Formats: sequence, structure tokens, C-alpha cells
Amino acid sequence: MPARRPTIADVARHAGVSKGLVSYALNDRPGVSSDSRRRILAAADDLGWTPSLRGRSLSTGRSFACGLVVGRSPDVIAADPFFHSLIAGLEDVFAASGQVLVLAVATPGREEAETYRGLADDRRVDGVVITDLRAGDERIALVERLGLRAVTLGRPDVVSPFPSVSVDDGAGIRGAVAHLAGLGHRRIAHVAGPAAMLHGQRRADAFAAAAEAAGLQPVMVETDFSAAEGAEATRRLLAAPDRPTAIVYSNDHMALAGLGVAQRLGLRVPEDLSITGFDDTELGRVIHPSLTSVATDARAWGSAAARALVAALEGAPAEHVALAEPTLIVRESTGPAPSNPPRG
Amino acid sequence: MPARRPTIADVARHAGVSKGLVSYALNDRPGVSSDSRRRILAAADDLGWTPSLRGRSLSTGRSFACGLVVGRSPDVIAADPFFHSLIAGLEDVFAASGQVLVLAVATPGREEAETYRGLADDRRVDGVVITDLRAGDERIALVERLGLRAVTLGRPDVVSPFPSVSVDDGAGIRGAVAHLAGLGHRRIAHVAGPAAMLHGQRRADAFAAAAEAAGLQPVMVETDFSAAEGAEATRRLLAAPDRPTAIVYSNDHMALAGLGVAQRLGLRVPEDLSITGFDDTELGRVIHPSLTSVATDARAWGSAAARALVAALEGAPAEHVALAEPTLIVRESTGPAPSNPPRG
DNA sequence: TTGTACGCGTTATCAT
DNA sequence: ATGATAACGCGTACAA
Repeated sequence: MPARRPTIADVARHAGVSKGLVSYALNDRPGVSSDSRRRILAAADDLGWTPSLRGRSLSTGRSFACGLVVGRSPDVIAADPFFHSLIAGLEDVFAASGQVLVLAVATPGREEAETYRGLADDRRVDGVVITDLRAGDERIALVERLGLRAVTLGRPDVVSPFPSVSVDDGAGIRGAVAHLAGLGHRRIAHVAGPAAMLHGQRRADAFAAAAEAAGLQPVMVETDFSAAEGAEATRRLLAAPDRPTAIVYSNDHMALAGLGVAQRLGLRVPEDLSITGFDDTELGRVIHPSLTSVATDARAWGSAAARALVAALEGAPAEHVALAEPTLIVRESTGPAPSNPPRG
Repeated sequence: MPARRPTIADVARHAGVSKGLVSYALNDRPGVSSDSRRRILAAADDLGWTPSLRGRSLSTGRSFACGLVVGRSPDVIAADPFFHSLIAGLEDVFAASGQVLVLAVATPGREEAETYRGLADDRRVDGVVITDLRAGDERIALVERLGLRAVTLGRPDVVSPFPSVSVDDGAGIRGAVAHLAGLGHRRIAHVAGPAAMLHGQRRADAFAAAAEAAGLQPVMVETDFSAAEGAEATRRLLAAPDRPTAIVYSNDHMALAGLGVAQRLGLRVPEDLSITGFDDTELGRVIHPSLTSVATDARAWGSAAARALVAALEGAPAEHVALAEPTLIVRESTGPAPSNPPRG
């Protein structure tokens, strides 16, 4: 007799009850006498029974999986350490609740919407994690239409039936501006992410507000978050006659790229130019000069998002969760404003 | 009447045949008259029938998913752009073949073996992609024991029943050494990955062989592939009395960290020290000086691996696939050996 | 070709 | 209030 995996029928036989009753007992539902319940649980334990995913999946229509669709172009995400930490955080929680994380990558050949549809088609996933929210993000309506549950990373700017988990990255930017202003910088520029992406825009807004509050003229350049565009933006900023003495970047990779550009132009960091990053990556800590950066806890963000999604799958009402504010880690790339700033 | 999704029974009724015959017809199997087959296909088409994943899953025991277990410590992988490209490559192929990619992260709290077991338990996946092969890698036997199919990235040093897809990264290292030797460097060091990881060791072996072939004394320092250890290794190398004039790093992140260390010591790159990386990351292209690096096509690697795994799932015999050799991209971080090398 | 058992848990219906 | 029975979901595979 091959060691066949015990089914619910085996448990029923073993406990001398019917299949249906076993199901009720195991799901803690009323209508089972405490005596039978005890016998059933003992039998299940005896046989080492665990529910069959396939069986449950077939009868409940659930897949016990959640999805993450990565929509940024591969080149940009490839460089972004944020995702790995996020995924680790998601997985921590999913694994603990018997879910599995399905990763899908939208490509030029298979657009984002189609990717979501693919996951929804056969109910490959019960819910999805929506990241990199955009202005008027159509994915929220799409996912709702597809009948999936979801959680958004960050608060959408459209009506959403889904819970959201957000980090006030504006606080991080404000911290960076305050730090630089405190060092005497008067011309501070911002290399921003895409305005179409909410967190890119939010950081830019925070920058503008903080700069104005400090009585400064905010200068901003928009990019796609890539190192290449970060470098290009830096080139433009530093070519201006009254170039900035400090640049606040919307992520570490652009800051590192900007550092390269500054060095190429013969500028010393931080003596001639101060720069700050965002994400506090390992690389920023080891380069020279080490990078002053805003530290966010992507892993905690992922865990919180996964928890919210799992709760939503179990019928919890959609709520908004705000996580701890990110903090500025001051390192070597920021210093006092040059006493003799470039003409201006 | 709610628009219930058509089942195979509906198709059978519609075509006036039995359920079983429909299954045969739809799977292109013998024993179906061409007349019935035509009627059945027409009926299926009529009703817009598509097979139910859950039904198939239940009856075949397959899950139509493949897994990738990421086992490196989060901090190290977080910085590694290789994974994103790899995943994109895997996903390209999986999506096209109706599979889904399940990502699992091994953590201190849930070890690697346990993670594989978790995926195998309920047959959450049909196969796995094994990366970062180690010397005498026990995962191969484990996965086989768990009854999963697999593909390995790189050729294992133990007997394996699984197909493998490899890139000759040794060729990339040889190219770097040849490039540096051609520039007159005689003291070339290697900052290697972990000896316990096959690709780390393979690159180190290639370095040693290439150095000896060029009549040089190979100097090597082992690391865990992290930027932090890359920086530390560089510090040690540059503190030696007869410090190297060139360093070949086993990945870009360590090279960037090493660049930071060199700059911190007041060494100019490449005038005083040449460095090469591995992976050809975006960041390496935009920093100053831009990084000479070995370019591998992680995405192509992923696609090839996924193809091999899907083939294995369909019963194809395990074969070994070797991909195109990586190439050295020469940029600014390498230059002629200093005419007046540090005393030695 | 057909009919039917199978895989497996859930749930509605019915009987006690 | 308890418990049994059977239908359901869906494709596969084998005996008839």
C-alpha cells in the first residue's frame, strides 16, 4: 500500500463520521458536537491530514496566491534595490499565511493591463499588490473589474475600494531640504521622478513646499528614475550659470549618477556641491563620498502591504495604514554651502 | 441565467457527445472520429470554452507554476540587478507557456530547504529554477527527492538529473585579465565571490589560470559578493606594500565600492589603479570613471533556463545548454599601468 | 465511443 | 442542534 496522502474521506472513516461533518469541524463551524469535533480533530491529527490545496482551490475558487505585477521597464527596475526588499517583506507574510507570491513582469510585448488580465483569467491569484501608483491610475478600476482584491502601496488619487499602505516620503524630502538649508545652501535643486507617478510627484511637491517654506526658489528636473536620466538632469543643472550648490535626488541611483557627473566636471562633493539620495542603498554607503540619503524600510512596507491584502481577502474592510516616517541619514555627500558660490 | 463559465460538460451536451470524448478531442488524441472532432471543436468554440485551470490541476496533479527560491541574504540580493533581468527572462517564457512564476525568499527564519519543501508540499510548483549553485549543492538532491523538476543556472559539480543552462563567465574574466595585461599591468588582483558558490569559484579559477598564463602572480581575496566586503577587500589589497595596479572584481557592485575606496585613498582611477566589474550594470555606465565591465545577458539566460524547464516538464531529456560568451566592455576605469608603479 | 470513477474539499439539503 | 447524503467544480483516464 503506497503511502497515499490522507484525504478528508480517510479522516471521516477514521473518526466514524461523514465527510461533510469533518469539513465543518475542521473549519470551526457550528453544527458539530464537541464530542465529534474532538474525535475528528484527533483523527486528522492521527493521520497527519492536511487539506489539499487543489481540492480547496477547486471548490472555493480561490487560488491561495497573490500577485505582484512589475510594470516599470526592465532596465529601470533592474537597478532598483527597493523591489527586492519589498518582495522579501511581502513574502514574509504571504508564506506565513499559506499564500504564495506570483511575480509577473509587464513587457513591451505584453502590456500591464494584459498581465493583470492573465492573472485574473483563471484566478491565478486572489489578489494583487499595486505599486508605483500613477496619477489617475487606471489599474485600480481594472483590477476591481477583474474581480480581484488588491492593496496599493501608497494612497491613490482616485477612489479606491482597496486598502492602502503608505510611507510619508515627503517627510524624508523635507528632512533633506531642511538639512541642506541648515548648511547654508540657498540654491537647492531637485532631480525628481516622473510626475505621472504619485511618489515621484509627492516627493517633488514636498520639495517645492519645503524649499518655498525656507524662502528658496525651487528648481526641479523631471526624470524617469533611471540613472541615465539622473545623470542627464544633473548635467543640465550644473551647466546653468547659477548652478545649484545642492541637489536632492529622488533616489540613490540617480544621486550616484549625479555624483559621477559632478566629478566629471571637476566639482568636489560636498565642497562644491552637496547631494542627497533616497532609499539608503548599500552602494550609497560604500562609495566616496558616502551618500546622505533618506532611509525607508521597504521590507516593512512589504510586510504591512501583505498583511493588509491578506486581511482584505478575509473580508476585512479597506483601511489606510500609514507607516513610520523615513529618516535622513547624513553622511559625507552633504556639507556647508560654498562660501563663494558660483556667480549668482 | 448568470453567464456561468462553460464547462466541458456544456461542450459535450452542445455537441451531443460524452464528456470523455470531448476531452480526447480537445487534447488531440486518437479515438475520435473526424466528424465528432469537428462538432466538438465547433461547440467549444461556440461556447467560448477554455479549460479550467483548477479542474486540470486537480486531475493532473500539476500546478502550472514554476518557482524561484532566492536564497541569498536580502541585503546582498537587494543590490543585485542580475536578478531582475533574470526574472524578466524567465517570465517571458513562462507566461508564453501558461506557467506562472512563484517567487519565494529564504530568510533566516525559514531556511532554504524548508522553502523548497513548502513549494513542493502542495505541489505549489511543478518545477524550480536553481540559481547560485554551490559546491556539492545539496539542493539538487533535495529537489529531486521532493519530486520536483528543475533547471540549474550553471553546471553543477554533482550528478544532476536536471537540465542546466550556463554562461562561460570564465571567458569574461579571461578577457578582463588579457585586457589589463595588454595595458602593461603586472600586478593584477581579483576580488572574488564566495568560493562556496560555483560561479564565484569559477571566476576565481579563470582569473588564476589567466594570470598564470600571462606569467603573473595571482592575488585574490574572497568576499560574499556584497559591496561592503568588496570595499573591505579593496582596502586590504591597497594597503599592501606592493599593491596591485589593477583589480578585477567579480561583480559591478564590488567594483563600485572598490572605486570608492581607491578615491578615498587618493588614488586616481585609472591612472593609479585600473578596475573592472562584472555584470555591466547601468550604474557602472554613468559613474565617473565609467566602469569597464563584463556584460552578461541575464535576461537571455533566464529565457533559456525557462525553456529548458518547460521542456523538462513535458518530458524532454535533461540536456546542457551553453549560452554565448560574455564580452568585456571597455570604458574609462581601465588604462595603462602606471609607468612608475608603487615600489615592488 | 461511451460511461463512469477519480481526485478533494465545500456546502446545500434533508433527516434525525 | 447534529449528523448524513449528495451535488458541485472540471478535466482525465480506464473499463466496457
